[in-house]
Amino acid sequence: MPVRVRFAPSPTGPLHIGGVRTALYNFLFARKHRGTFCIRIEDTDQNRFVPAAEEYIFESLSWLGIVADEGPLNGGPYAPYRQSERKEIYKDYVYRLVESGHAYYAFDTTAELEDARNKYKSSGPDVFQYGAKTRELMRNSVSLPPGEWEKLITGGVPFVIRLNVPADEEIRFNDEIRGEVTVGSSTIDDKVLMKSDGMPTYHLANVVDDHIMKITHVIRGEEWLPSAPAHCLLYRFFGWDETMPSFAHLPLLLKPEGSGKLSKRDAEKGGFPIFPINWKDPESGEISRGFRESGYLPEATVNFLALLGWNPGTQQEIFSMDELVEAFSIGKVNKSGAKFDIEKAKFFNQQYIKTRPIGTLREFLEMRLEENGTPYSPARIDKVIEALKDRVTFPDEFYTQSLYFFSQPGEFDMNVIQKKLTPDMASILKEISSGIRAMKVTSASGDFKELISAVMIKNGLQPGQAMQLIRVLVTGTTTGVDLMLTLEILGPGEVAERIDSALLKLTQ
RNA sequence: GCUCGGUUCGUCUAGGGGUUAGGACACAAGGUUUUCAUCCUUGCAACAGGGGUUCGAUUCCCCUACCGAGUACCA
Repeated sequence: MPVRVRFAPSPTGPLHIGGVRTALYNFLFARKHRGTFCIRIEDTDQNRFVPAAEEYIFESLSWLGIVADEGPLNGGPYAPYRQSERKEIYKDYVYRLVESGHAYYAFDTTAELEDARNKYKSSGPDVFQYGAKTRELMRNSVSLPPGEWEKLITGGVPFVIRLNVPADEEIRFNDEIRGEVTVGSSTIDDKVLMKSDGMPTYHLANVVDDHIMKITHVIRGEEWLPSAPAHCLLYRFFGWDETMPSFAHLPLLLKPEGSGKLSKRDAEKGGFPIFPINWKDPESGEISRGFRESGYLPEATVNFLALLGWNPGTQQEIFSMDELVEAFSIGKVNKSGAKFDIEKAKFFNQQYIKTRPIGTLREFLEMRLEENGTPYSPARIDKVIEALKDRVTFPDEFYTQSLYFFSQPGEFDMNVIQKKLTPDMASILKEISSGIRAMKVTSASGDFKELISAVMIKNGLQPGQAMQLIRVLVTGTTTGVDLMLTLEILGPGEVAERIDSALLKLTQ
């Protein structure tokens, strides 16, 4: 049977990075088994629906290279892929359950349910559960005589449809990650399957759609593990035992410090992103930063996420998407939650910047230079990127660390100037600069080194003594790209001029 | 509370009845680079606790502790 998996997000806000990982694992699994990866939008909650969220999901996934074979964007044999557009389908199925006695009507109001819960809370250690033990006490088509509840329905009283969970039996299912899980049915409540607005709940819609769409493997977050037995029950009641998908419940992403699951607050506190791309809250206008806008490359983000909860069992850590597909196996996914550590993400980013072709990095620098109206020659861009490639973690540093390549320094490290720029040194530096001025335009770093050394030795000094000073005169700072390489990139004319003008400024 | 999961260096993890418990990030030291970064070397550092089973347990079993999730007309 061909493998078919789905990623089923709810458009209730920005897609959390944990959700992105779920999507990624589904995608990898599908590719690995030459199967099909579907995206299904689970928008059955009209109260929490956020219009911009769906577009956000697709933009995020496409940035990362996670593309769906079937979904709302490109359609597919089981369209529509938005649950809100499939409303009638679920109705049809849920009434089959009502007819077979596996589901029933319930008329309890929100207030009545609240009362029931409060009563239980105050009277003992038990928590109210709508189920085999309490069903008879509530207002529903099990407790009420047929004539009575039928009248309620024809009279237009709002109702929900609940799953009729058997009183006492063991439900067993196999989880690809956790092994066999056994749960007593008495601990499962009579879940609402269809809400009073006629929309299905997750449980119904999910099972029905997974069946219709011939999903073979359900790979989803651990938060679904407790309700998986109820889903099993649903498959059985529908008579779909034979084709029930296998389950794989993924471990959660945890806070970097302390305990609990990763939240937006952690991101704000720690100054790191937990959303794939920027998200602007439509109500407050508040912007949550994304990995993309924070300077993480998509391949680094994917690599980082893939290894958060999964490991191929080898020592390899750097994986392209194709390599991930090749190595991925659902059985190697960890059981326990992984703390989110942004330092590792930075490491991957650094690695990928290092190995990226220059042409794919160019735009990062050009964009920033243009933004700031800094004039530049295209030829210099590539040299600067080449020089900085091994030393940056984020693409933005191509700009922040290369300012002196595009404009003369306005300030100088005065510590060095005061300590080292003696009148004697000043005149030696003048000698050096006029030597440099006479050099060929195409001089290489070695030529600069040779010239500087020659002048220094001629004056009875170690060449090393001039290096830091020249660096400060030319770039303003004491750190940066290899000095000789810096001089080569700037070229003799500009170097000489910078030294002269700096000397003029600093020796008055 | 109850149900279901989980627990190897600070973090991500490999391993699995007999190992010097391996790698990576981070951190530290040294080397290279006449600077900075890269790079290289080295160091630091872990089987939650208690009972079993066994010649032998970090590994298998049980209990405890701790952590997480769920316990909605949310997904």
